[in-house]
Order: sequence, then C-alpha cells, then structure tokens
Amino acid sequence: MAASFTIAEVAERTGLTAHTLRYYERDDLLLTAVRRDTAGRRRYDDADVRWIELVTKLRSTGMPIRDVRRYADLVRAGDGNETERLDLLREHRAVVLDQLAQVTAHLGAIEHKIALYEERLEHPVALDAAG
Amino acid sequence: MAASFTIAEVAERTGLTAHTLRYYERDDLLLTAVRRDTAGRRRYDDADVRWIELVTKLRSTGMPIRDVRRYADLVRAGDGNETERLDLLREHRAVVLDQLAQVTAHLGAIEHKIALYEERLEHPVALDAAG
DNA sequence: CCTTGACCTCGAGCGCACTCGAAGGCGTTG
DNA sequence: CAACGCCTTCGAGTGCGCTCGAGGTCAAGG
Repeated sequence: MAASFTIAEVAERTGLTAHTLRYYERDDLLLTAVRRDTAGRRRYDDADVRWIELVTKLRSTGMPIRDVRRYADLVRAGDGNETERLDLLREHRAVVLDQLAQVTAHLGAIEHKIALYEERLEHPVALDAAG
Repeated sequence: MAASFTIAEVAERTGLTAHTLRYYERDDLLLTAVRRDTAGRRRYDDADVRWIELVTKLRSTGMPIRDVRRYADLVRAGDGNETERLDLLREHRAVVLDQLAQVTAHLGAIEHKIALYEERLEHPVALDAAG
C-alpha cells in the first residue's frame, strides 16, 4: 500500500512543473519510468518522490543535468559502484563550497557598496564640498 | 596619465574573455564605450576595469544581465537616483542571501548522503544481514 | 618590404534547461 | 450523454549568456 501521487501532486510537493517532471523522466534523471494507472497516467510512489527531491537538491546546488543523469545511472546499476557515487558527490561538494565562498566574498563587496549609498543618502554632502 | 590596458590584459585580470568584454560593451553593461587608440583598438583605463570588476561580482552572484544593465543605466544617468540604485542592490542582496541559505541547506543533505556512503564503504555490512 | 599576431566588426550559432502548444484520451459530474 | 478538466505524447520554441568564425585592419619586428 505504497502511497501514490499524481503528477500535479508531485509538482506541487517538489516545486517543479508537470512539464519538467516529464522532461526529467524522458531525460533519464529518474531511476525508473514512473508507474502508470489504467488510463496511462503517471502514479508516483514515495520512493519516486524522495528521488525527485534529491534531484532537486542536486540541481538547485548547481549540478548540471548531465551529472545528475550520471549519478542516476550509477544508482540504477545497483550495488558495487558506491565509490564512484561518492566521488561524484564529493566533487560536487567541492564545487558548491567554492561557489559559496566566492558568492559570499562578492556579496561582501556588494554590501560594502550598499553601506556607502546608505551613508550618502543619510548624510548628504554639499556638492561643492565633496563633488 | 591614467593606466591603459588592452582587451587581452583586461580579460586576464577579470577572468572574462575578450569576446565577452566586447559583448558586455555592446550590451550596454559598461558605463561608456571604451576609449580607442589610433588603430581603433580598445584601451581600458582604471575606472573601466573597476567597473568591469563590479559587473563580474554582480554577475557571479547571479544578477541577470538585464539588471546589471539597469544598474549601469542608473549610474550613467548621474546623481539623483541613488535611492533606486540602493533598492536594486538591496533586492539583489536579498535574493543572494536566500540562495545562499537554500544552497547551504541542500548541501547539508548532500553531505549527509556522502557520510552514509563513507560509512558504508568503511564498514561494509554482510548483504544477508542488512540488504 | 613582408610577415606575424593582436585586434576589429558583424552576425550567426550553441548549450543548457526548460517551456509550451497541438491534438487527442479518459473518466467523473450535472 | 455532453462537457469539463486533467492527463497523454511529440516536437518545436524560448531565453539566457555567451561563444565563435569569417574576413579585414594595423603596427611592430626581422
């Protein structure tokens, strides 16, 4: 008695659109083709949803579709390639950490600029005194 | 005697390509058209380079080209619109902070998965005991 | 003088990740 | 039993941000 969700429900839960869910499926980002009801409509189970949530985490941290697919390929292949999966995730982590550091640093510079404008607006200076 | 740089030098300094520098210029991301030497080649001065560095900071924190252009438009328009510039930067900051929080959270989930794989590889479990 | 190489413009092309629309099927509701 | 709404497939279209190539100019070095 696994729970079963329509594409609209999964879209709602994951923040993806139904279009995107179908696109991910045909692009082999999901582990298996989704089950269908008698009318041919998709019925997602809990495992499907959990996997899709993982995919959205990988995607929203910037992993390209092609790497998500590679990871899905490994999981699909079954036990024995855990080292490869680990490598893939570790490499992604390294990329994400670099990004975070860079964005944080650049954000600092932007906040500095914000502070300058705030000061300038709060304490206006005569034009002939400071240009 | 402002310093003067070739497009190749600026590319080197900013990490952009010469192609991208020309593209930014024709897309109105720079404050003014870059000065040229007698042969028609671009000569960037310090102010140009500083501006381009700001643009790369905005871009690499995810600001869309169109918003960078809006900001450039404001700066180009001169004094009097500091409030608008500030709004634009503050809004960008909010977006970046949201992103950072989301990426950090998702990274946490990914690191959790990494930890699981590491444990699994260091302490393999008999298949018939744990599946 | 002639070659080399960095630069120029213009416009087209590309990769990514969706996003959409047309045309049709099914099954519950009035 | 008709209408409605949600689903289906397939393939084309979109938006973003570059990226590239063709064909040409110019200045310096040998």
